[in-house]
Amino acid sequence: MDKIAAPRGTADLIPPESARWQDLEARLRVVARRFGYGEIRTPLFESTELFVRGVGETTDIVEKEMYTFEDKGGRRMTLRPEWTAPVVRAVLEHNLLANGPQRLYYLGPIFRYERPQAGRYRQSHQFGVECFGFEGPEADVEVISLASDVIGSCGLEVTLSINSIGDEVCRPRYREALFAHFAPHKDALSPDSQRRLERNPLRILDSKAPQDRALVESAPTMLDVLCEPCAAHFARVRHLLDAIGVAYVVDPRIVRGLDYYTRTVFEFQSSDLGAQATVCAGGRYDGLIAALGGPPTPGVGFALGIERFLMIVERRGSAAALPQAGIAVITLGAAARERVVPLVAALRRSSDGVPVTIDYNDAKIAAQFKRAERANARVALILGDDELASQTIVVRDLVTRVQDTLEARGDDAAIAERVLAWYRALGPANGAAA
RNA sequence: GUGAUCGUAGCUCAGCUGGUUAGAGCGUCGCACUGUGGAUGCGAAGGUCGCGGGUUCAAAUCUCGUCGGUCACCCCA
Repeated sequence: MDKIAAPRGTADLIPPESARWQDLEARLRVVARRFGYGEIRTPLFESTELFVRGVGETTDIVEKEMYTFEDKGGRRMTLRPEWTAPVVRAVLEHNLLANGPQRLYYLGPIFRYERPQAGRYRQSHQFGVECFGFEGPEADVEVISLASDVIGSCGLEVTLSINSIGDEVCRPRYREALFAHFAPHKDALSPDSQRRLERNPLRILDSKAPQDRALVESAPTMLDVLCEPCAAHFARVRHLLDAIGVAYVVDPRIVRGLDYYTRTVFEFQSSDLGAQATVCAGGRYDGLIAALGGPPTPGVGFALGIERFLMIVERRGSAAALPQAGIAVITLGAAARERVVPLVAALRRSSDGVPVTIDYNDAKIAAQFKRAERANARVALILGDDELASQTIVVRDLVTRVQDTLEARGDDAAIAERVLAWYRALGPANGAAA
C-alpha cells in the first residue's frame, strides 16, 4: 500500500516548530487585546455565494482558487479563502453594528488552490483585524499602527507602503485615464498586461515584466486623479502616521487584488521573502458591508500571513532559542520506577507549568541523561536503589552540573514541593542554555 | 493553469560515460564504563533508490508518465 502523505501545499506542524507558532500567536493576541479588539472565529466553510459576492466574481480567488464542494444536501460550500467576507457575514448575522462600531481580530487557516511556492501554500494561516463603523482616517491609522506594533514586537524590519485607490467617484475616472494611457501602446505591453488592459488596467501598475516598465513609469498616478474627499482623507492618514511616528513610503503602484477595497491600501513588505514580499496587507473597504446586504458602514482592516511572518523571523536569525526548562525524571531499576509514579503525579499537580517528563524504559543512566538533554530539561531528578534505601532523591542542574541530595521522607506532595523549590531557586537558565 | 529544477537511510548528501552484495557523515541503539549527560574507540540496526511503465543480458543511473518538494510566472498573505 502506498504511503499517504499530507496533501500538496499543506504541512504538519510539529515540535519544536509548533512552539514558535504558539509564541507568535500569543504575541498577536496580546497586541490585539491592547487595542481593544475581540476575537471572532467563523466556520471553516461558508456558502460559496458569500465569497462570490464579497470578494468579487472576477478575482482570481473566486475564479480559480477556491476549494468548493457540494454537501450531501446539495449546497455549494467553499473552504474559507479569506477572512473578511465571513467576518462581515457574522457581524451582520448577529447584528453587531446595532451596538455601534466593532473591533474584531481573527487567527486561523485559509485555503486557496494554488501552486505551492515560497511563502505560499494551499492551507495557510492569517492573523488580521477588522474595524467597523469609523469613516475617519483615525481608524486607518489605528489598524496600521496595530500591524506595525505586531511586526515591531518581533524585531522585524519591513517597509510600509501606502496608497489610495479612491472610491466609486474617482476610481472609474482613473481606470479610464489608465486605459487611455496604455491602449495606444498595447502591442508594446507584455502579454499579461495586454490581458490586464481589458480586465483591470490597475493591475498593469505592479507588472513585473521589463517591457512594461517605461510605460508604467509614465502612467498617471491615482493620486493625481483622486477626488477631493479621497485626497483629503489620504492627506489626513499621512499626517496621523507622521504624528504617531510610523514610517512609510507612498507607493502609487500598490493595488489590491480584492474588489472591495476603497481609499487607503497598504502593504508591509520584507526583502527576505523572495517573490512573495508582502507579509501583511490591508486597507479600507467602505462598500463591502452594504454589498453584503448590511447597512452602509465603513470598514478597514488587514491580514497578516503567519507562514511568511515566521519565515522572516527565521531568515533574520531572530528566532530566540528555547530556554532549558523542566524536570526530567531518571529512574534506575523496577523498584524505583514504581515508586516514582505517584511522585511524578504529585510533581505535576503542583508544578505550575513546569514540565515534568519521564522515560519509562529501562535504559542506562547515561542514555537517560542524554534524553533529558534532548528534551531540553533544566533539572534531572534521579531515583535508584540507593535513594530508595536512604529515603532521598538526587536533583541535578543540567546546566551547571551541580547536584544535591534531598530528603524524601513524608508524603509525596511535600517531597514535590521540596523538589520544585530547589528547581525554582535556580532561576531562569542563563545564556549558556541557548 | 504555465515554466524550470530536484526526489537515494530519521537528517544532509555521494554513487563517474548503465554492470552484479547501494555508500559516507550526522543521528539512533549497544559495548568498552552494574548509577552521572555534549569526548574517544568498536559494533549494530536502519533503504521496495518517490511510484508506475518502457529500453536492455543487466536500470539508482537511460526514457516516458505520474505524484511530491523547491523556485519563478499568473495572482496573492
